[in-house]
Amino acid sequence: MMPSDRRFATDPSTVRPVARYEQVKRYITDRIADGVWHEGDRLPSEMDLVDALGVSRMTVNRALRELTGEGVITRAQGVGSFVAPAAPRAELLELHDIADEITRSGHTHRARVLMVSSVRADMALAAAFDVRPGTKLFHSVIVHDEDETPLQVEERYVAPHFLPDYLDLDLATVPPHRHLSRAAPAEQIEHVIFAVTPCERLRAWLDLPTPEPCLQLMRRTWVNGRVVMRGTFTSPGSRYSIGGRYIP
Amino acid sequence: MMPSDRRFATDPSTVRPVARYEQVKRYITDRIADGVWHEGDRLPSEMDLVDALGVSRMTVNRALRELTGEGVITRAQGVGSFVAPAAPRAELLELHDIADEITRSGHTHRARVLMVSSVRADMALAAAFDVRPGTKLFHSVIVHDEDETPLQVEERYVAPHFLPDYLDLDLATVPPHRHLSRAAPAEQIEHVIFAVTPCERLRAWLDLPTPEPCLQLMRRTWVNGRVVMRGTFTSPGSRYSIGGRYIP
DNA sequence: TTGACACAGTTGTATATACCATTCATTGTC
DNA sequence: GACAATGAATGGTATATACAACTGTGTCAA
Repeated sequence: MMPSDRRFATDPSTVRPVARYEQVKRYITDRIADGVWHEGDRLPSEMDLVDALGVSRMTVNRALRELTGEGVITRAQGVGSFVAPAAPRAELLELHDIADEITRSGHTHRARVLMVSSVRADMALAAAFDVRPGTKLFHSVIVHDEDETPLQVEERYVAPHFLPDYLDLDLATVPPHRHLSRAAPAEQIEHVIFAVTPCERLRAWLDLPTPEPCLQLMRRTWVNGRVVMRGTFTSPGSRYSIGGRYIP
Repeated sequence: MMPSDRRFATDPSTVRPVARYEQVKRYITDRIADGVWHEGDRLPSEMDLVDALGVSRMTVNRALRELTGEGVITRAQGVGSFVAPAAPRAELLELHDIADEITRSGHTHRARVLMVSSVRADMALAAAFDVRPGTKLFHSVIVHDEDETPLQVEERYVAPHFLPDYLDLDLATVPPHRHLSRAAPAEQIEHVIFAVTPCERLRAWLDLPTPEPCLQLMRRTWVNGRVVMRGTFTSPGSRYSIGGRYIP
């Protein structure tokens, strides 16, 4: 058989790091992102994709099914698959971009990257990531200033398999969460909010002369059922609050 | 073949409204909900489930894969499948019923009504309600105990025109929010979360010997475009956190 | 014209099979 | 005792096949 027309032909001599259904998903999302297929457009049928990409229908089906779950496409039995309308995701907490928050309120924002390193998970981290203690994790600490005053310490741990080049990124200009959501959309997000007395380290970073109650938001995000990021966002209670308004 | 031992055997004479992989998912989640399998417990292997349920491995695999994406279980190649840690219960921006939360986590709850009175709005209150200072408002303070330990102080101001008989209600048995939502559903809700050092009054109510960071949730609800309630919920940071998990 | 019907095309699900990757316990070797 | 090799168990993926369910269209007959 001539495999030349097969897009994703198996080649035993090379590694196959990415699953084929992932490649099919990428094939679809790339064409949507590039504007080849527009919102509402009809996608090729499963059989068309089977012929075009040289994979089995079950593989195409899985790719399209997952894209449906991610809201990228919609499907209708007996009709076809279509590019879903680009719905802005209503985020529960608009805390994603502290830089935005600061600049939008008329202040100047500055991000200072204090640490970027690779660490070994202790017991607590291992529990948070559901891995064994000692597992390698990436670690970063960024302080966000509002008009030269520290407003928030952003401390993140990232699973290396999820973002292997995390240590090489320029986190000062492009915030971590943008890298993370580019790599893959989170399928599950957990928020927990605490009130804490900051440890010495945090007090120094936040430039707090006296121990002051701090708001601490811990966020974990899941991809493929595995925790890929744990972020701890700490702000002095006197300078920051978390708020939201919604209509039931 | 004898289908008697097959759990989900096909029967052409009956409708099959639910897909088999959904039945398998249900089988798993039911056993977790019923406490047959606990957090961290190992699930039967895919092959075990194949034998037990009489479905193919691909069907079991799809069920377990989707449960992984939903955060119900975690899986590890070469090891097995396990019940995932439970997500924090309270939804971040939902109305949470502190009594429910306490009893559902296996503790005993008690509500102590400390104050119920009519007051005049000061500047801050007037601003919160968007009324003139001096306007009459109803005021209540309730302490919620978890196993005899104060867990939260609930302080509310209610617009009299909204609940004229607020002062006569039995707030110890029927919590205020139930009266409020019965009167009319909120059309808009605002939440703001602070970290504060409790004032003397709050420290006494919460039985805090030393000043400790406290989580403070302020909620305002609107009906017919007017603020009808402002609630302040204060909990010691060491005893309480606000959390939620959601799937985008 | 209208309704009934058949049919092709599409997605949804189920199965058997196969092979790969990872993990862990066991066994053997030095 | 330490280390390496082996193998079983488990999950991860890919495929071919089959049938079911649904939709839209076209055809045919009354």
